[in-house]
Amino acid sequence: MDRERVADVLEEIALLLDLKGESPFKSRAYRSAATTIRALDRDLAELVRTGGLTALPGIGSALAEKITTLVDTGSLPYRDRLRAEVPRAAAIAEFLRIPGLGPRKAQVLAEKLQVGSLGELEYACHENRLLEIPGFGARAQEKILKGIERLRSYRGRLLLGDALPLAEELRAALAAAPVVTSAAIAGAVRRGEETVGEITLVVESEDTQAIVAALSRLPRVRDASPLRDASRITVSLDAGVPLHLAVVRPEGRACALLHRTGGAAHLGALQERARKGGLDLREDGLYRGREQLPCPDEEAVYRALGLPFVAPELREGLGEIEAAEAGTLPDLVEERDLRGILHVHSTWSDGRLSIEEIVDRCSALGYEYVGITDHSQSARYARGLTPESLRQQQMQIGEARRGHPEIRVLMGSEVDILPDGSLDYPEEVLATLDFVVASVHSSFGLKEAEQTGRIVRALRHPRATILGHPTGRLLLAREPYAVNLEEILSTAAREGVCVELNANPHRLDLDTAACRLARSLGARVAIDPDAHDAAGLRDARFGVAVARRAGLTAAHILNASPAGRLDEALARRR
DNA sequence: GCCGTTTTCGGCCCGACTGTTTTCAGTCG
Repeated sequence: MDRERVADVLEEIALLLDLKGESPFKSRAYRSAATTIRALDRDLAELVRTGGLTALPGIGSALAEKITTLVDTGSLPYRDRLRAEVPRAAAIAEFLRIPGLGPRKAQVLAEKLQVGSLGELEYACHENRLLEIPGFGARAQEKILKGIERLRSYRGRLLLGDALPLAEELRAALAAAPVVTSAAIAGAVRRGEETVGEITLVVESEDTQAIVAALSRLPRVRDASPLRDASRITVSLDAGVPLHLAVVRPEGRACALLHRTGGAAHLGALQERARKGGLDLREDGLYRGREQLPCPDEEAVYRALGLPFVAPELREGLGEIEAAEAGTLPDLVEERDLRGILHVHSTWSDGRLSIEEIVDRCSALGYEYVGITDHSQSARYARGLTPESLRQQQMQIGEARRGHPEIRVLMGSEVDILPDGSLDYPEEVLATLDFVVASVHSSFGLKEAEQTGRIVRALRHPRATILGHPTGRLLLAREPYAVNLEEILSTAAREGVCVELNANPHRLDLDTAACRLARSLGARVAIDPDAHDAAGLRDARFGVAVARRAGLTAAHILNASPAGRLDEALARRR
């Protein structure tokens, strides 16, 4: 069993223990172990073999034994026993995704209403049956109904952060099959959409049957039997989205990739353009009459249509063809343009890497600088730093600086924007920092005018450098708080504060449209991983995808500035 | 269930908000 699956089981056990009413510290131990396993950047099976599990923080002999059983056998009797002891556990786990429902309330609902699925719970709400349950009222019922509706709209979608690695894994597995000449990622994943409902690959091969056979051997493929015709295969994946395969001959590869990448509006416009030029752009090739024009790659297709290559992230029918025609396509930012990262959490607050580990890894990743930003004092849940612990941390950062002359280590902080719009440290503390990421972590429920006013006030603070995750949304989980984004972005531009494109795949906040707005209003963007572990340090790529979709160039990005120019970029009006 | 200059037991992350209450449990970040 692989790392992710093991972590899922540990989390399931944590929930089952909560539902059984066992010590919350016990379930916390399982949750913490799940997080550790998920964030592992070594091979789990190898770690099990060498007996290194207990060296990991929070994993003792009992957890090591269970993890070993899971890796070796793929199952765990302890988990199965717990499942049998907790009725309706699967339904309760589903209910937990409804905002406002935790394990306690979810369990009460499942038991009192005798419901075993979201659909049944929804029906019970419509019958006003929640009103009879102590602790629930009309508002709770309404909120749950809204939550279920929202969950339904999330169903069958994956975060780009899950879909892209999955697509890469599937692509590599197919490319390694002897009957396959090449395999490429297409579809919404290639366009860098924030969430996707399918994974699409274009595979060059002469043998569709052999591909179906190869697919059926892949662990993530659930059902490889459906076969539509010789050139199209759709199978279901364990991740809950379909995998579409286009099987093509070499001469049809470029046009198939173009078609399967989309988007629909872009493709429609290209076909219209082809038609006007006496051509026919089809999925199997570009034709003049019955003659197929040679197009070895997508560049050649665009060239035949009189256009320069259009990056997949821009193919949304939002003016990119006109820009291509006029020669004004932007020189889109690339991951390698990022010279450093400025939003990283360490073990001083809720991160899992020490300062030394962060600096080591960022140096190995080739970054010129890294900004450490642990939480400020009001963020108690995240063990936010008091002024005194911040001072101690800065001494440790000083040591890391001396040990790593090759990378610049900045002392920052992710400072809470308090409900009144003030920052969570006094001026004399803020003055010791190289930069400040100011973020909202509380009072999400303010009315739009108040929330906007609160953030605007924080932006006017002369110590604010970057506005963290400006809308607070969590993709497929939590809607953004109510804010007037245009007012915030124009204030940021005016005040010289950068706005964050938080690259954590659960956030991607700002989103594509908001990044376009930021660009048009003149606000600079910081692509921040908001990393809490080793894997998180590599999340900037997802932010880069969003930035590219918004047409941003390196010049728009704060952390594309070289180290030597960073002070100037961070300085603002001080 | 983990951990230890608190070391084999007794701690372990906590304050604000919400909706339901009439004194607070549950949820959230």
